[in-house]
Amino acid sequence: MPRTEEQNQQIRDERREQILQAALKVFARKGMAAAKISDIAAEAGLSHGLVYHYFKSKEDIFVTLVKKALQGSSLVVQYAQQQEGSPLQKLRWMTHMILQHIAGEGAYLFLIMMQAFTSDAIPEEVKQMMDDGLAFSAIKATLPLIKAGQQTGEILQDDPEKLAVLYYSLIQGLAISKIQWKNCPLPDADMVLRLLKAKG
Amino acid sequence: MPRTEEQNQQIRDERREQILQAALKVFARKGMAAAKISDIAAEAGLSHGLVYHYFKSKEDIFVTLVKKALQGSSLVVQYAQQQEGSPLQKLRWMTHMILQHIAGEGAYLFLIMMQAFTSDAIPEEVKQMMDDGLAFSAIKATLPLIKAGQQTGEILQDDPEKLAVLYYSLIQGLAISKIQWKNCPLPDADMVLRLLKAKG
DNA sequence: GTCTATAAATCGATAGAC
DNA sequence: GTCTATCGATTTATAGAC
Repeated sequence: MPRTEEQNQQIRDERREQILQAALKVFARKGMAAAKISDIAAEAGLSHGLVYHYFKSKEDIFVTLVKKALQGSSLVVQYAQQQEGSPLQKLRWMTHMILQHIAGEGAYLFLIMMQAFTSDAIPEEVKQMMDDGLAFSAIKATLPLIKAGQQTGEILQDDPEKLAVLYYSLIQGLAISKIQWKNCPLPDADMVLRLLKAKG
Repeated sequence: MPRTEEQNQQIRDERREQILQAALKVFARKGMAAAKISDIAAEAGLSHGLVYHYFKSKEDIFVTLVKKALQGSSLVVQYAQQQEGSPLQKLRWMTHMILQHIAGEGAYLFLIMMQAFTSDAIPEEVKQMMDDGLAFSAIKATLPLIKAGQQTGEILQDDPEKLAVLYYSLIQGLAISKIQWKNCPLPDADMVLRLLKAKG
């Protein structure tokens, strides 16, 4: 007997997610350009033809993943700002969330974003998305927190932009380290925030 | 009248360096896989045929660059250990050197090394080189310094491996940030070392 | 919905003219 | 020493069978 439309829909959703999950790993490990559609298909355990049934192109898959990463990224910053407490406490909360993310599968998403940002091999549409939605939005959203923390004296008196770069560089570097080394020991939030905290 | 052998040799050296310089930029911006030999040729201002006259393959160029990066990297660590002063002073000297490097064209070399480490798209031969020669050697060379610093009380009492990861993550992240943003403000050595220093 | 076979395009690498 | 023309292999993307 034939499948109902609902069952079909469920299968489609599953496959789509399955492909995205596989693509995330492959992209992170090989880079957008080196990743072959057949690699993704193999990782997902299905034929390469089927991948094209669910996504228009390799680029389409990549863009979908970047959007996903952007959403998560901007959400964390948003929540952090709504958190209770001093600027430093908000930063600590955010840092904790990010580190937790990196410890899991989230490190892959960081690498994807980095690739999208660093590499000329990435289409212009995606780069545009980055400028609007993400890392800049994230780093810019952190700036107010840093400045506020400086006013309360919790955070080091120094060029806020320099501090923000320092902070995000460390986060980015940790995500990369996590991927480079199998069981790389990750620090806790306070460890990271030593970079920003005023002596006290 | 014909060129002398010396003149020819000089031309060859120039071209080789010219190609390497161009390849460094292209690889760093596009990644090893996405970088086309024609991109490198264009950046160097000569035909793609000529590139193959000077290098056996694209991989050959990449390997040459990685070796160059490795040499520089291991030299810095070596010099740092020979430096006078306390462990922390040695670390400060090394950090200063690395930051200076990143501020210049050295950031590209960092990206190349990172690619060679992170990406499965890179041939096994190169990966082997990494394990022997480099980042591990660098991070392992830093461990003794950190441990010594802990004994003198200059450095935070915590898992030395965790501290080493923290340190190199930040360095790596800064190199990336430097490439991502045109005029990204870089910190000084003491800023970076706040991560490791004991409260004082 | 899923697979295999195939078309079309791209790019690394070589050969040969100048 | 340098360039242009070309081969061969790989890969994206599609068409059609089941």
